Amino acid sequence: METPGSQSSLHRANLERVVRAVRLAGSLTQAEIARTTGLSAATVSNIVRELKDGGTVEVTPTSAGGRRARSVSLSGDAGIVIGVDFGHTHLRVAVGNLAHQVLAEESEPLDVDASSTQGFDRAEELVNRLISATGVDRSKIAGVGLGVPGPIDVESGTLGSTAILPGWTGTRPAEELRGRLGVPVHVDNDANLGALGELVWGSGRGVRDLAYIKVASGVGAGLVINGKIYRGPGGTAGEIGHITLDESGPVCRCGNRGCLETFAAARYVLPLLQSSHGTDLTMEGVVRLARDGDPGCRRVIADVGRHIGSGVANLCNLLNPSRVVLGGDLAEAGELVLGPIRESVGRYAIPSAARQLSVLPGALGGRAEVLGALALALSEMGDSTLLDGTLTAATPAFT
Amino acid sequence: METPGSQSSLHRANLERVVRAVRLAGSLTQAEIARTTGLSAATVSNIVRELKDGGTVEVTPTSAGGRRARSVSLSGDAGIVIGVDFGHTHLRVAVGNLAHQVLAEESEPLDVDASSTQGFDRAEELVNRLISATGVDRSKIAGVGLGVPGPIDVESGTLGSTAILPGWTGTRPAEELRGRLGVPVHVDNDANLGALGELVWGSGRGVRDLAYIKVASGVGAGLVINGKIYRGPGGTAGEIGHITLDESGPVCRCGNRGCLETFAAARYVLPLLQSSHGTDLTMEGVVRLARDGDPGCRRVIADVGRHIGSGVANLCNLLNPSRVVLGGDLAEAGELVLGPIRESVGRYAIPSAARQLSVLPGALGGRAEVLGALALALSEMGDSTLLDGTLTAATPAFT
DNA sequence: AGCTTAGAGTTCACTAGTTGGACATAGTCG
DNA sequence: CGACTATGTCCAACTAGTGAACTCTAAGCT
Repeated sequence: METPGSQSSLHRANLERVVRAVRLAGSLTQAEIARTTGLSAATVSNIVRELKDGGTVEVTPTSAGGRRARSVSLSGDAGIVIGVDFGHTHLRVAVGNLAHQVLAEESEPLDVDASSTQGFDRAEELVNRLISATGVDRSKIAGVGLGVPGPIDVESGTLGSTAILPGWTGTRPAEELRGRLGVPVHVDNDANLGALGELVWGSGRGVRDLAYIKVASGVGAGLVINGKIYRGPGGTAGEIGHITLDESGPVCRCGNRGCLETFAAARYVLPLLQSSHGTDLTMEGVVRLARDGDPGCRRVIADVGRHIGSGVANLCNLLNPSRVVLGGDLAEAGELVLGPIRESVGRYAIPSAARQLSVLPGALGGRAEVLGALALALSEMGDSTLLDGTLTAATPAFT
Repeated sequence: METPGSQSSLHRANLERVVRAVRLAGSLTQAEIARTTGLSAATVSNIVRELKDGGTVEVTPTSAGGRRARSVSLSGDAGIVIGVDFGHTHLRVAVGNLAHQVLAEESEPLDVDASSTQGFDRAEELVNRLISATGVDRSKIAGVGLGVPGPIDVESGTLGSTAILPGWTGTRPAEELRGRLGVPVHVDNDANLGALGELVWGSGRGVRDLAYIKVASGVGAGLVINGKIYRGPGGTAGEIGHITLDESGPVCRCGNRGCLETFAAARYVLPLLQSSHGTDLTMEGVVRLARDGDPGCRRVIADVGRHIGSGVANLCNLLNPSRVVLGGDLAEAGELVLGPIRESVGRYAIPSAARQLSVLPGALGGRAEVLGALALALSEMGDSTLLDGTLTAATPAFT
């Protein structure tokens, strides 16, 4: 059973192969499964029977040219996964099934000053609400992915000290949620999950190497290398916000000077506009004004873009990803920010690396992180098909 | 046979499992193989017989507590691999066997202005000489790894335009060598191979994420991520030499200003010392003088270190590798350059990323690239054990 | 309508391959 | 010298995949 190298392990691998093929195609007849997996028709016949008996798969008759074929598809209620994303101002939950379909999704505001207990209470509540809304049995939950807006040690599950949500430092969100929901919970930080979300279902589809750059109150990046989230041995990879652009630039909250963040993050950029545009401006507001033509806001956004571009150029020289996806509030600015980024990359990156780079806005907007959390849950439960990801049917959001 | 998911594929996997176990341990009895692989004793018995008949493995009696055990080890002449490294001033060849032992190694000077044909002639000659010196049959060559000092498109095998060896641009070295030796040849650039060499047999042992930085006439890096060389989709990853340190710095050969290379590479640094130390100074000479106490040279090396450190800090923030290995001539300077690098990293990298980084000099010196080429040949022939690398016995170099 | 055809799925006997258990082997220890 | 013990081998049982023969069923043709 447990021994690798035995027939039963081979059998298991073949089961997975079939499930994978079915999931990728949505639905397949047995003959098609045999062709795509390379297994013989007889084997497929056995495996499909086994999967059907186990409830993982549904079989419906189809008409074809010859004998009535049986269309095999993943049964919708074989299991569900849940994605939970804590932002600094919101809480977002999505429920999906094993066929990579989003069944329900909802978000609600979250008070920055809320205690972690309150936060988890709200999350638990929302999860329960969505589950009952979809009418799926609770026992079908296969796993939960959880995103938190701060550095988290994935091994120990402990939230780092610079968390954006004050008072959450040192908590262990995954354990907390597992305690409440009674199912395995996997955490990661929001930038990594955003990267995963865009990779599987957004602007990163079809690519194996991607950097997701999220500009909000800070600047962070999630890296996908060879189709997998890359966290680095210490879990701190992707800190693009703190690469040095100007050794004698402004002092950053990290203690250094001239970090990218000091030229691009909301907390440093918004003050530039306060004297002319008032003090309670948000990044969202700046983007809106810029789109409406406000020259000051346009200038600020262009400058931010240029600086991000310098950072991306460094990233590009070092890693040579094929795609950079811009997320966060700033992505809404579209070409106003992407243009300067591309220009800067073109100037500072070596040509051969820049040539194959495409810089795109995220396709999922604020949903990237929850969907990434879903993807995390799927991948942690052994779903190896995510890379070829197809989010077959995004369902009407509830709220 | 070819179908994945069949019993024969399982058998093949089990064969590999056994070979792997034996290689890692050097030699094992069948009972030990059974324990480490998790296969049953009966299976191991069959597999060992098969391997012995095939000549991959040798069996010698050992005394033990009970029945006389049979010690299984890879037969030395099961196959050999060859590493070839073209430097800008030298040609280096190594011959190794499948048990990860270096059987012979030799290097000779290579004229920078030599035509590519001359170069390949010399390489062929040297390979033949080493093979006959080791007395192994030519038919046992399982593969060749080839290193070239310039950007090479690993897919097409074509050498890029900025090659350091003039006149080699556009040649396809792997094909050239395959034509002469009649065996599969795999190319990569020297930085990547250096990284691989140090990873498997040098300062990178036991680590999964490493950056090998080679400072010579230019500055390049080879990246190992998750135990594999990372080339990036375009094959240009690791261009640390051209990340921007100072937007208004000196003009670099790449067309930008203030690239790391302009502060660290021999071609830019040596001129600084020409007025005081004469015009035919080499990097090697500078290092020697610095070690002897020459203050000017010390200062220059320290400055170079500081700048490299800035680059490494960026690398560290983005990738968070657990180890950075310094190679090339400059590495000989030891603490004179490593100290400033570490200091700079400490200053410019975010603390959590810098904390787990160790910056080490390469352990293999100029051999890193050839040994990396050996490792490349081994890995390309399906040797998946390299990560746990053990260079069991380095043999007396010939020359 | 009846016949043919062709693709789909199933059954079955066969084969490859692993495994547990029985067994032979050969050394040490008392 | 006998008991003990760990090793390797053999064999029968078992697991799982496969080709070939077979059954089904819809569509196309006469």
